[in-house]
Amino acid sequence: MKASVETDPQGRRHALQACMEPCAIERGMRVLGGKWTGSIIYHLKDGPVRFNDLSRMIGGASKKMITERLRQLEAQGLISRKVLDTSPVSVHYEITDFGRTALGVLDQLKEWTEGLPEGFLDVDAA
Amino acid sequence: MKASVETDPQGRRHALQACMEPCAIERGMRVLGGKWTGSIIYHLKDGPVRFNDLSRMIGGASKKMITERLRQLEAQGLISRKVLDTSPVSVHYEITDFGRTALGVLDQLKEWTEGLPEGFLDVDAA
DNA sequence: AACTCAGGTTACTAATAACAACCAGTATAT
DNA sequence: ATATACTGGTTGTTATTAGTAACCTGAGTT
Repeated sequence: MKASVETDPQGRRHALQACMEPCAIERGMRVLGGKWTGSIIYHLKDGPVRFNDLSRMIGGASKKMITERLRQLEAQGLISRKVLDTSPVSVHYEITDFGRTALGVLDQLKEWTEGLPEGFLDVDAA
Repeated sequence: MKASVETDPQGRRHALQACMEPCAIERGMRVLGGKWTGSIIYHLKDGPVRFNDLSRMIGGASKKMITERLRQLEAQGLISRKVLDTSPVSVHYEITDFGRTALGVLDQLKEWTEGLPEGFLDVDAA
């Protein structure tokens, strides 16, 4: 992230170290920043949660979104999916050790957000 | 974030403390998680940067995206825009004190991302 | 029979992000 | 004098993503 811009002897401006492949911040956001992604990981931090329970906890997201995010997170190895042999079957999602490494970022984001001024960006309705 | 799900005497499951209005993680992501938003803030941390230079530094984003994000961040008070009386006019963007409060989160995100396994989520091309 | 629960899918629409091309105006290079 | 690069954007159009509500199979309860 040493990106800078310099002017050459002819007066043309060039970027040095431009972030052509999206830089760290951007790549990180693509993992954790998807809508509901952070919330899902965060809700799994205290132990495994079942699909419909997760869906109930994250009131604003539809089952479709939850499914998509869970599949993505599973593919990336941040969470794991386990089908339990109950009747009817239940499926639970658990954060992996790798997934836990992301909790620091999320915790800090949460703290920052909670310190925001009252009514900062009041999303109209949920 | 004490969301939990309980089963009542009749066996029906209810969510307690569901995050109906998007919870902190989600609200925070809506401020910092927009595409390129984090990168822009991060690139301003060492001092004011001019529009086209910013655009050069963040190679993957189009001017349109840069403009949109800058406007949004300005409206939220995270950055400020100043038109300089040069010829031709130049415009520079600077992070505000408020904006600086977000750098902690971004720093940690950057560190986390940099610790990711090689080739984790190789975005095809930029 | 009529519900609820489980864990999702399907079909469709709205919002975002994407690029490439363009614009007015100024300054420098050929 | 003409062509080019610079300034900071805007316009038009097309992918990609997010969004909802309705629906599905199968098991258990009332």
